[in-house]
Amino acid sequence: MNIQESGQMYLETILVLSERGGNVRSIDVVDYMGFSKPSVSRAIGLLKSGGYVNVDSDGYLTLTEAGAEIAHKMYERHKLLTDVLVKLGVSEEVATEDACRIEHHLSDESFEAIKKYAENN
Amino acid sequence: MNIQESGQMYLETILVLSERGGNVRSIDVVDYMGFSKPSVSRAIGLLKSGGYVNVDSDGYLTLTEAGAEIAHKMYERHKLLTDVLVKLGVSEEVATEDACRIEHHLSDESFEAIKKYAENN
DNA sequence: TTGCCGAGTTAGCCTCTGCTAACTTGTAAT
DNA sequence: ATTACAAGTTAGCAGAGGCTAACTCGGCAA
Repeated sequence: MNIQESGQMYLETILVLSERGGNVRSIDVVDYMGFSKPSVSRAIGLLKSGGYVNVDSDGYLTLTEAGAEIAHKMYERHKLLTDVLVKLGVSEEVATEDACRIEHHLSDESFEAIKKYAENN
Repeated sequence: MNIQESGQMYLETILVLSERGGNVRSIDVVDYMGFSKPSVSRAIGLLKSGGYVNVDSDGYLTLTEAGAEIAHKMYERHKLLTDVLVKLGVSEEVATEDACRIEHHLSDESFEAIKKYAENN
């Protein structure tokens, strides 16, 4: 199973919600992302069968090692890109939105270069 | 008709090919983008009916005003983003690839901020 | 004239990822 | 015990945007 952009978003969302504290269920993902329950249900099912998410008997979601790796990578990108854009003068809101879309389309090489830039500014 | 990312890519390609000199046909777009003839044929048809591209009786493609506006916007983004990434230490090839994907996902606000940064560096 | 080749189109398939409608199931309140 | 609601699933649709197979059509060479 190949993780697409949407899969990355779901994983990142699960990470963010779990860092907010408490257990994460599909319905929390629904509320956070604004997608319908069936859309989330299917996406979680795919991520589960791909080995990126575990769903326990109470419906609580946890990231597997593979899932967490992707989620953290995306989350790091999200935060850093938002930061950089804000430092360049972009509003918080727009910076977050743009970071959210761009984070999936950046090569490691470019991201590392941007990160290095951010560290020196 | 709403222009999607793929539509922006086609328009930008037509612009690039026409700047290379000579007339542009669908087959040139096929060769440049690497998609199949039917895929390009349909895409051009959609852009035509959306008023972004004109196709003359010989099959030569030209951008309408609306099409040219989008194409130039994307092309400007492409060049500037590539430039910025290269200046940050990314290889030409990767910078071009990343710019190509990111250019469609950036708000005007963020792009202008990046542009301003580029002008002072 | 015949035959081929290049350009383009048509028909139809596939995947991804959203959606609604409607169902199941478990828990909590009356 | 019944009712009601919240969470999740199933079935099936839509649209974007790739693809192949197979067709049309015009021009050029033998």
